[in-house]
Amino acid sequence: MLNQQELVERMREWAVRVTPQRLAIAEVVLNSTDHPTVQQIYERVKGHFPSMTLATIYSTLGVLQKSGLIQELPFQKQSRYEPNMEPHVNLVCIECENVIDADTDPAVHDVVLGLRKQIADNSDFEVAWQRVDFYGLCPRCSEAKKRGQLSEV
Amino acid sequence: MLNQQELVERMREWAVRVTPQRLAIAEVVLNSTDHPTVQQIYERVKGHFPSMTLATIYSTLGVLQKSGLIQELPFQKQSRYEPNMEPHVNLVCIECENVIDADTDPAVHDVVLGLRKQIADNSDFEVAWQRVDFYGLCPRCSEAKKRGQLSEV
DNA sequence: ATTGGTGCAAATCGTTTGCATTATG
DNA sequence: CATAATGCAAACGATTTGCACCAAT
Repeated sequence: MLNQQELVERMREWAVRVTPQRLAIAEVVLNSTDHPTVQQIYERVKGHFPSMTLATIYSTLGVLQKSGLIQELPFQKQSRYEPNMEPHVNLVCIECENVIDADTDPAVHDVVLGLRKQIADNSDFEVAWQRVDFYGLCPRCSEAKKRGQLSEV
Repeated sequence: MLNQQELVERMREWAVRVTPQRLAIAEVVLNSTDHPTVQQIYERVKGHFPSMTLATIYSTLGVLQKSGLIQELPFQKQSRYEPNMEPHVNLVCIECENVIDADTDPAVHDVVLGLRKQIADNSDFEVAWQRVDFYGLCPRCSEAKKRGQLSEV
């Protein structure tokens, strides 16, 4: 999505220092589509930085969030991180807990933007960003559940 | 919203036992509009049940959620509880952390329902419920911030 | 040379769990 | 009466914090 050059430029705007660790973490999150958890980010980065700890990852994610590059998505058990700041819909499977962006029909983007405008016009609330999650069963888990029912108990 | 009689009926459908504690907790959450935290629920209930503990509240909230009467809304620091299961938009102030339902223009309900239909028609994902949060500054905090700027550093 | 970042360990705190006692159906 | 719920205390685990050492500017 964002090449390393652009990334460095974006980082210089806000983070006082650009470190290789931060670059690696930013690259992993910004190029992900599965809304990784801190653990997952850790696993994807530790190949390059075996000494890196979770504290550094948490710290960097905080910086990325403040800079507006990513969004923390708190869930029941732990947070996930969203690199797609465009208005969109997340599909959250309540069975396997995977989170994906809803198939990006451009209309969805516009509908969410429209909702946002509607709020802006009808209240004094200043919207900065939004989170739209649809919870349910992904096709895979839905299937599994149906099959499971037949043999249950 | 729901009187005690109806509440008992709803509870009989799912919870094996209807206890006074559960009734009190359910009543507090279902009649709230401020998306209370567990602590807030605790404070609102302990007048009637001084011996009640957080464990009981967590347990009851779990039952209410499984029954489809409420929805847990995880946030960064702690969860809040949403008694409004109708499609709607929450306005979350990033300053004071208050959460309110967006002014209930009926159009908003329909737009969210429309989004939901759009997802249903274009994927095999089975949506069960949704969460739509808009983050930003409430009028009060927005004002405070503007005033604050003038005297800042 | 300064200042902020990383890595490590300890602390925090919301939430969960185990179990004895109590109350519902 | 049988069984599930409550209350209490301990356990858990994600996230945060403090600090010494190291690196970016």
